Parts: sequence; C-alpha cells; structure tokens
Amino acid sequence: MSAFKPVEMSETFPAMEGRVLALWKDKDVFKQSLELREGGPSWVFYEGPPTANGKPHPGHALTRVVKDLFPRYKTMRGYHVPRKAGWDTHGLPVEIEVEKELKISGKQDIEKYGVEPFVRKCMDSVFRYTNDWEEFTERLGFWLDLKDAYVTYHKPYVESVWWSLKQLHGKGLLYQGHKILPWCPRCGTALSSHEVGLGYKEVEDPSVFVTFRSYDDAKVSFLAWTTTPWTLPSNAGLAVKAEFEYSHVKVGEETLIMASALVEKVMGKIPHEVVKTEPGSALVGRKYRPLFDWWKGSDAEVAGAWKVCAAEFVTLDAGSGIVHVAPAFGADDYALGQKEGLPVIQLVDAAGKFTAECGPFAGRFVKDADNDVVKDLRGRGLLLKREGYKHDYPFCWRCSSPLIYFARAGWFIRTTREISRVIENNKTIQWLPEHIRDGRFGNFLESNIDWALSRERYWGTPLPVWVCQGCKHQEPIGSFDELKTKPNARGLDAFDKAKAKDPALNDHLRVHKPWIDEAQFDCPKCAGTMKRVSEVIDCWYDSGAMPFAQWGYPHAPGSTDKFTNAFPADFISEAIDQTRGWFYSLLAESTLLFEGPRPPHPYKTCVVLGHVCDEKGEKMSKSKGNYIDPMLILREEGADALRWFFYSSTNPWTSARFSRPNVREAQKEFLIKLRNVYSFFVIYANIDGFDPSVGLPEEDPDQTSEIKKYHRGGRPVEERALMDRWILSELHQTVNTVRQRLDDYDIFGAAGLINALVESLSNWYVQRTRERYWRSWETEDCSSEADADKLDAYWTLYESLTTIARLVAPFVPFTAEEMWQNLAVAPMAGKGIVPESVHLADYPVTDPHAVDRELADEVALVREVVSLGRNVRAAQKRKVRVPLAKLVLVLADQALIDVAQKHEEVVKDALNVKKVEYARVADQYVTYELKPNFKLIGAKYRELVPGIKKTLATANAAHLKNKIANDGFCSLTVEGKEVTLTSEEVEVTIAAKQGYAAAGSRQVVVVMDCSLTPELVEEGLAREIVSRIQKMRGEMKLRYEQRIRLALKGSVTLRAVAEKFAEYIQGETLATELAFGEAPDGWKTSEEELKEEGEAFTLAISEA
RNA sequence: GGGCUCGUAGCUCAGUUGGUCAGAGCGCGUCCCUGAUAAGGACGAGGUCGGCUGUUCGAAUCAGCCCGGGCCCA
Repeated sequence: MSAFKPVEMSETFPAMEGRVLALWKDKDVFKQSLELREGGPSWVFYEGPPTANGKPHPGHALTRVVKDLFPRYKTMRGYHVPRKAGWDTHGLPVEIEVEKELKISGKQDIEKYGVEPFVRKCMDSVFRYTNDWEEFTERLGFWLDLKDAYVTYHKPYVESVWWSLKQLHGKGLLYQGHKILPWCPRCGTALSSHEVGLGYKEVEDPSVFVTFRSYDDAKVSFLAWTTTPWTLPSNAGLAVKAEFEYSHVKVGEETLIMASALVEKVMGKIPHEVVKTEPGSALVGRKYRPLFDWWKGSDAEVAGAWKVCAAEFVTLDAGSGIVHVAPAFGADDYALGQKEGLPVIQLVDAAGKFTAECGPFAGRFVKDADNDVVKDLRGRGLLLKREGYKHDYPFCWRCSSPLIYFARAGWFIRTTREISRVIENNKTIQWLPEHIRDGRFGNFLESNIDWALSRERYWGTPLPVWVCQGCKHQEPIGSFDELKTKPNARGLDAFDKAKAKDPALNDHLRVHKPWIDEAQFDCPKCAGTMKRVSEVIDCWYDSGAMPFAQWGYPHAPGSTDKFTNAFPADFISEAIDQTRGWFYSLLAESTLLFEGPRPPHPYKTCVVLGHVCDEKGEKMSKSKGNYIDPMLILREEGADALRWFFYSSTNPWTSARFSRPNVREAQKEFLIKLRNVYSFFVIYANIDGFDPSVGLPEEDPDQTSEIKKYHRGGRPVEERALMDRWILSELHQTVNTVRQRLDDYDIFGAAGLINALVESLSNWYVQRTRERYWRSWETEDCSSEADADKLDAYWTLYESLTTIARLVAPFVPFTAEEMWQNLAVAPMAGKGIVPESVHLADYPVTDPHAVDRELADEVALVREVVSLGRNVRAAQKRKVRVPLAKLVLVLADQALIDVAQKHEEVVKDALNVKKVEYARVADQYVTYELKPNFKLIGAKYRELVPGIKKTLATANAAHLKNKIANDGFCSLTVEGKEVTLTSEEVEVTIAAKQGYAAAGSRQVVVVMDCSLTPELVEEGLAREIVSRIQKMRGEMKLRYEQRIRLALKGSVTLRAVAEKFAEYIQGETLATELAFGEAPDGWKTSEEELKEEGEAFTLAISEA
C-alpha cells in the first residue's frame, strides 16, 4: 500500500550516500548518462591532471566539486560530456620524493645510485597515491572516467609531446639560450623556486658604492650600488630610470652622478656640492670604463658593453639610483642585457669560483672573495664607501651554501615572438572572475619572457632534439618510430635489452631516460654522430599538451577525429596558482601550434578558484598543520555537505574558510531542511495512500513534454489553492533563474536561489498548509472539494520535491538521487515513465504558465504582515496559542488592502486572530514620513535635493500625504523656489506610534487587540491541552495516524474547558474518546502544569 | 619591491549600472511554535561599511593615497 519507503531520520548522510554509490555502480549510471546523450551536441571538458604524488587536500575537494557540477548540469541539459581523467606524472617534486625515500640528495647521488633504477622508482612513486585519489574522486561523487585516464609518462603521450616540439622547432620557436637560475655552487645544480623558498636566511652582506669612470671624462663617474661585489668583474652595464632626476655631485676634484633623491642619504657627512641636474633619460647611452680588464670579448661584444641603459626595475629605496648590471648573475640583468645588447660576461664557474682569467682572484670562491674585491677597488680609488646591508638571502636547503644566480645554457620556446597572438587569444576567453583576464593573467602575458623548457633532470619527457657531435646540426624527432627511419639508427634496442633482463620493466619507459639516450644516428650533414641532448622538459609543457596528447595525436589511430571533436574545451577550472601553470601552458602551446582555429582555444571558459583556507583565513597546508583531511569530512559529514558548503558559502574564486563546523552549518541550512520536507511528504503520502502512479498508462507513447516525462497530476494550477499556486510559481521561477545562473557559471548565485526556494517550501508552504495533509478523506473517489484540495496539496508538494531533486542533482547528487529513487522511481517502476536515475533525467524546464509574479509579491507582503504580528505578540507577551480578537492592518494604499484581504485566512491562521480589519487612515496608531524618491528627482533638481528632503521631513506629513493622494502632486517652496512633486516622486512610509500594540514596516503597520476575554482564554487553554497531548504522543513515539484514548483529571475550570472543546481536542489529537477522572491501569500518564493559566492536570493516554 | 585581490555586526558572508533607516545565516541572550522535530519562528545587538582625501545634490558602492590580510612574482 505504501508507495514510498519511509525516510529513516536516524540514517546518517554518509550512510545514505553509500547506498547511492552502490546504486550508481550497480546500474553503471555514469556510463548510462554518457550513452544517453550520445549524438547530442557535445560539451567539452578538460581535466587538469593532478599530480598523484601526494594525498588529496581540501583544495582538491573544491576543484573537483566545481569540475563535477557543470558536466552534470550540461548532461542533464542534453549535452554529451565525456570526462577523461588524467594524471600529471613527471617533474622535480616526484624526483625529490624519491630522493627522500632513498635517503639521497642531489644529482651526484642520483648518478651514483643509477639513473635506471632511479627513474623506475619515480614511475612507481607516482602511483603510490592513486588509490587514495580514486577513492576520493568516487566518494566525492565526481564523475570522471578513471579507467581511461591519460598519463603524461605513457609512450603515446610522450610521443605526442615530441610531435608538438618538432612542430615548434620547425617554426623556429625552439632554441638554445641562457637562463638565470638559482644555483647551488656546491651541489652543482639549479634549484627550483620552491626549493629556494625553503632556504632564506637573514644575513649581512657588504653594501658598496662603486664609481664607474665615464668613458670620455675620467673626472666624472657614475655611482652604482651593489650587495654582491663578486659580480662586479662581470659588469656589463649600468641601469638608470629614465623618469628620475640625477645630480652631478662634486666631491673634491671628482664628480659623481647619482639620483637626486638619494644624494643626502648617500653622501651623508661627506662634503659635497650639487653642480648640475638632468633626467635619467639624458644619461642613457653614455659609455663608461669597466672596473676590471680581465674579460676579453669579441669586438662586437665589447662594442655593446659598458653603457648606461634605462630600466624599470631601478628604484629609490636603497643604493644610488644607478644599478650595476651583470647579465650572467641576475634575471633582471639578463633580460635587460638581451634587450640592450649587453654581453653576458661570466667570470665565475659552476662551482662558484672565479675563472682563470681573473688574475689574483682565479679559483677563489666568490662569496669568500667579496672583501678582497672591495679592497682592490678601494686601493684603486673606485670605491666611495662600504657599509653592511641586512637582508634575506637564499641558501641551499640541502647543504646551506649561499646560492648564486647563475646563467646556464638551456632550451627555450620563443613565446615572445608569438605573444601578441597569445594575448589576442586570451582576450576572447571568458574568465571568471573577469579581472583575471586583464589583471593577473593579462599582466603576466604582457611581461612574457621565453619559456625555459629544459631541465637538467631525469624523470620527465626527454627533450626530443638530437644534435650532431661534430657540426652541431640539430634535428627534432616526433616519435620513436621516426628514429628507426634515421640513417644508421642504432641503440634503439637499449630498452629491449633491459627488458630482457627484467621483464617487469614498463613498456612506456621505452621513450624515457636513460634508455632513449642510447639512440644515435648519422648526421645527414657531416656524417657525424647524432646524439640526444641530455635534458628533459618542464612538466608544465606536458600538462599544456593534454588537448592533443591525451589522444596520442597525431600518431594514434583515430586520434585526429578524437582531437578535433574535443577541441577547444568549453570549460576548465583550476585554482588561481595555475595562471602561470596550466592556464598558461595550455594557451601558449595551443596558440603556437595551431594557427587555424578561431580563438578562443584551447578553452572557452575558465573558472578560477580561490584557495581553501582554515578558519583564520590562512591557506591550508600540511606543513602549517592547519590541514583537514577531506576524507574525514566525507566520512563524517558526507559528500553532499562538503559540496554544498563549497557551492553555497561564497563565490568559488574568493578563498573559502573551510572547517568542520562550517560544513555542518551548510548541511543544516540546506540538506537537513530539504530532508525534513521530503520526510514530511513521505509520512503523510503513505498514511493517505497517495500514489503518483495511479491512473497512469503502462506505457507513455509521447514523452516529449516535461509533464508527460516527469508526470504531473492534480487539477490545473489555476484551480488550486492560493498556497499551491504560490509555491509552484516560486518553483518555476527558481528553475528559470537557476538555469540562467548556471549558464553564466554563477554557482554561488544558483545555490542561493535554491536555498531560498527550499526555505520558502519548508518555512512557509509546508508550515502553513500542514492541516490539508492531516484531514481525512471524505469520499471514496476524492470527488468532494475538500478531497480534491487535499489531492492538490499532495500533487503540489510532489511536483515541488521531484523538481527540486532534478534541480539540485548537479549540486548534491546523492541527496537528489535518494529523493528521486523514492519519490519517482519506486512508485513508477516499470512504467517506462521516469529515468531510473535522477542523473539520467532532463534538467527541469520552467512552465511559464505557473509563474505568477504578482502572487509572489502578494505573499511577500503577507509574510511581512505575519512577521510583524508575531513581533507584536512577543512584545505584548501573548503567545500564539491564545487567540486574540482582532488585528488591524494599516496599509499605505487600497491595492495593498485588496491583497491582504485576498490572503486573510492565512493571516488569521498564522497569527491566531479571530478577525482582521483594514484601514488606510489610522492616525491614532501610525505616523507618516515623506521622503523624495532620490533616483527620480536626483537628476532633475540636483543641488535642491537636500533641501527637498529637509522640507518633506519637516512638513505636516499627514496633510501633504492627503494632498498627494487627492491631487496626485504637491508643491513645496524650497530655497525660494517652487517645486512640484508628483506622487511617484514622493515616497510615503508609515511607522507605528510608540505605546501601541503595533509594529510596522514602510508599507504596513500591524495593530493587535491584545485584550483577553474569558472565551479567548478558554480557547487558549484548550490549545494548550492539545499541545501537551501532542508532546506526549511524541514521547510515546506513536505512529502519526495512531488513534488514542484520552483521560484527563484536573480542576473544574479545566474540565469545563475540555468538555466545551472536546470535539476540537479529539480531532487534533486523533482521540477516539475523552474521559475524565483517574487514569485506567496501564495507561501512560503525565502530570502537566500550566503556570500562566494557573492550572495543573493529569493526562493519560492509551492506544485505541 | 612589483602585480592581482580582499578588508561590511562576535563568526561566515550578501550588497545589483553611486540614490539614502547598511542586510542574511551562524553563535549568544530572551521568548515562542512544534501530528517534519539531530527541525522551525520572533525579538535584541546598536557594525566609524579598514583609514584619510576627493568627485557628486547624494558613496559601503567611483577616484587617489595610506594601513592591514592573502596569492603570485621578484
């Protein structure tokens, strides 16, 4: 008989979600959802590959729930949305993880350990956490095709990357050059920025002011400042800022040039005199003499060296306003040198020692030589002064040696040549939030430098360039098979040999170091030996290649179709730190490689996520110890709670404060409320035998319309009760706006609307219509008006809940599924009417017919009235149980009175009053206030506005109000001018006068007659008795429809009231009889006391 | 140091193209309601809308500067 499974309120959310997961698995719902939409328009999603060498943290939870929402939504909208998973597997973090595991450190140790076993360790380590990730992904409800994931170390992926690099080489976009790297001279290795960040210490370095003699006048010098004297022999230029003013300062016989703003600070007590000033731009291009004559460059190099350049990085914070430039030892310096044609003078070797040409300094470690360099300059009169300078300086986190910034040869992608196309492409991408496009990301692109692609490491995609050992001829290689076609190709069997020794060797490693390094062939130019360069590439290039590499394009069979069908992506989403990472690598590679497709590509929309912070607003990280394991939340609170928290608490791009209490709050706010309504429906639908499938045809031949598809019974909307029409209007209005918000990628906005809908459903619709579900049926066939109305109530709530289930399915897929299974699938099973999962259903469509904006406004007013009425009751200490005789509503105009009258029954019921009266004029209760409508009069009267405001405020409000009401306008004299205001230009508001039992807002005042008559008190007492009985029923855990027998024992008054209201009391409490006197044996009894009424009685209940 | 971003009630956050008592939820206190109850409602806080200056008839909302937090970069 029961159509619905009772809702077990004691079941935890995670337990419910476990059942849903099992159902999805059992019916393979994800796969079905893809198959269902095959042939539909496709909507392309790219999964940014997470690095699977650590456990998922809360930030990944945010990323994954956002990534899941839109594909689910689009699928329900009819799109085909394949979701291929991916894993980022290369890179330094993996190597470091393995180094730690092996308790080794640095490249020398790795070489000693052996590159082959090391690389194998790296590969193993990557998937150590895969199980964690897969469990996390599934438990979160993130539907992703994990079985068919792309993996960046796999051979087809690597070869796809090779193909792309060959394309770039062919376009002249791949070249060898220099890059300034943080370098540990002891370890002989570069450090990643992450590693550099680990080792900052505060130290005192020399701060020296050095004089560079002007080329044409030995008496004039440029005063430059540096904290690294050891770089001075490698000086190649000086930098000034064109906009600054510079002074010629006479000191004795000599003239020093420095920034005017710093003269006093630098010269201090040294006697000096400013003889001339000029802008920095006037200094640009002047030549000077080097401090040391050790370096011997080519004529061309020398011609370009030792000149003054303009640079933006020059500041007035410290120093002299003139900066010493050593392109080999600073990134800014290098970039400036490239721009200005300065030579790269590098008089320091990789061990941090001065090179042989450095005379007395040759072979000395640079940091130790600082003092002697200074001494040498002083001896030659080239030093103005030396001080100490405290600052943070990076040290090697492994060996504590001071790092030096050092130019290293490497491979680069010439992004700067194509950057204008990249910028154009970027301009057409939809960024959320919008400011990323021209802000953080746009700025980053504007200051683009060539992409340093190569890494002197082991575990990565090998850079596929072979170089002739003799003539330096370069040849990029696009695949392993291509190598085989090369003249006299040899060493290609290195991997096979290794595999013969150890059959467990993974075939994908064929294209990795060290085996691939064995491959050689003959140089086509000089017949020398072509060998691969030793480097691997930046793993960011790997991930940026995923649009084509995930399909093994163009080598893999069928990959061309797969690639073109899934390019560009409609949607990607990652956290903000990916601006310089994945967002850039995707965009840059796509722009450089593909010149055909119309921008934007390879992604059209990018939702940028904020960081997940702890309750103090600090970024969560394991090292800080403020980290919550997201699996803990999933186990304790559940996936929907976690998901809803991220969707509803704030925009995804503002960093959310993540904590268990916050997640619980989101759960209480929304999920529990929704479940309560759902449970309420199921309880009474089962009691009343409401069955949505009754009368349905076995097969529905026409499943085209929303109504047919999802079945909507009951009378036409316009024939239903006001309340039903209202909630259906709210429902369909919300459906409409939620679709709009989601189409705009506005998750937070959509979640807010859904929240408001559920709030309305729970706190107003159900609250105010509960009695309709409690009534008994009157007729067999529900033909009476009362029964039809009751049936309407069920259909209305049924439609609301099943529509909400579909509406929230992309957000809280578990709760939605649970509701759908019970409300739709269970009763309709086998009738071919509803899909067997909510995620196979269509997203709800608005029925414009059901939307009634006027009614929505009306109910808003009614809710306001009720709220104010409760306010009055609280202030007057009149609880709602005691009926009051009269309520007076004072409303600003007749239209509002009409509205209130229309909804009078609801008001009476909600506030428990006998009668409602209406008044437009009620001067004894209210005061009026007049205010101009600023928006309307602002532009018209401008500076008169304050005067108008003042005049209106001080005028006789009641009088003016009447005048406006009668004539439609009023005239005022403001600052001597005549001003005529129409009724639209003046807002009349009312407020309750002090001292009355009244409360008011701008448009309505509620006045209550709070006097009590004996009749009212008696009725209140009767309701009090009912309340006590209900409470007891609850304590006895009686079924909701259980009939009972009642016995009461109390005062004469109490008995009189109970007798008078016997019918009411029995009706409300489902009592078949009401007796007075001692409780019969075996009945449950309770002593009740009504303090306010001064009554005490004994209550006894037995099941009937 | 540079870029971006944020700074609104004890906490978490809203606040539409600048228009006038600055809002919600949570927590707290008081009270109420309850045949959905691991719910719900009413009321209270008296918040210099980070600070200063400016634009404007009018600014939380625009501009400039400053202070503080976050992120990225140097």
